[in-house]
Amino acid sequence: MTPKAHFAEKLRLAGLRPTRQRVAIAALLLDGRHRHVTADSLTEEITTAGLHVSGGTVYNTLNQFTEAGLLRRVMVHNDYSLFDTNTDHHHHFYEAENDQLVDIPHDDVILAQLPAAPDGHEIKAVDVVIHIQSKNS
Amino acid sequence: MTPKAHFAEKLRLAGLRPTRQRVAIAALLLDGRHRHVTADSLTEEITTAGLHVSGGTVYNTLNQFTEAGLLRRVMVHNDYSLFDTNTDHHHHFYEAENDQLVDIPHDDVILAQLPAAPDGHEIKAVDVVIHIQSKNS
DNA sequence: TATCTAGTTTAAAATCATTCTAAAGAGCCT
DNA sequence: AGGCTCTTTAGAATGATTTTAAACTAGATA
Repeated sequence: MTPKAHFAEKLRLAGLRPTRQRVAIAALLLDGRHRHVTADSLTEEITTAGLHVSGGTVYNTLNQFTEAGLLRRVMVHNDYSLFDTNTDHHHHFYEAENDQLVDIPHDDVILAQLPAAPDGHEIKAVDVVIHIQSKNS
Repeated sequence: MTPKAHFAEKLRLAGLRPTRQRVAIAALLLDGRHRHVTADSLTEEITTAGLHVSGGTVYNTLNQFTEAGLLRRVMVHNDYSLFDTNTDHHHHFYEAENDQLVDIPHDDVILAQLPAAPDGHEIKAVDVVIHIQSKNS
């Protein structure tokens, strides 16, 4: 199976029509490498790959991939959206000084007790963000 | 001590010059009631109180109060900033459907194990956000 | 109390990420 | 190939937030 067909299939399984643009972005983001991207950094990658995808489509695609569970949105600040190519359950260190985000392996955080969800609700996800700062500041 | 003097003193202790606007906002936000506000909802409150504070100042004040530790910024989405008048260590339930934020008492979450901060760094805060959804959705 | 100065507030303009729009293009089913 | 719907596109629009430059004020000093 060609790489292109591989990603097209992945998109179909996720319920997304495999357009040229979505396949190209999937090839960049969904190859198994774990990293954090923004609309901006992704656009740069696309350009570096010698391709072009309009700004609106970059945003749409990131949102659709997230909706489909192919990406995960990470919430650490309100400046712009961050997406994680690692959709496994894991947590994050965040250093505001340098806007630096670092993954924490799932097992390094043990939540020994959680409250019950409010009536009529269920827990969808638990996000732990550990804010850090350099020691001499 | 008049309430005004009380809040002026509180601001001085936080290193903020007690201007008319800051005292007015402090009186609204720092009275001990725990709640979540946005720039918009605060502006509404100010108007309801028969006062006027310019938009820029509302934003500046929320940022300065947060910087001074009088408020806490809560990160659950990227649409606009949310501030918590409860600065004690506690966590949150967040229901995206209705953009609803609910406090979780500190003791209801037990973090039995945390990873060490990366070299040269120290932990400043640990935020736990439990994303919930209504059961029939 | 009058004066001074640095820090604040103001309304309006600017910024910037993100979304929307309407027209052109492309999967995909028959 | 034809057709229908979903996508993409460039550019305009949106909306929260920040910036600007001028007017104002808290607080210190004389």
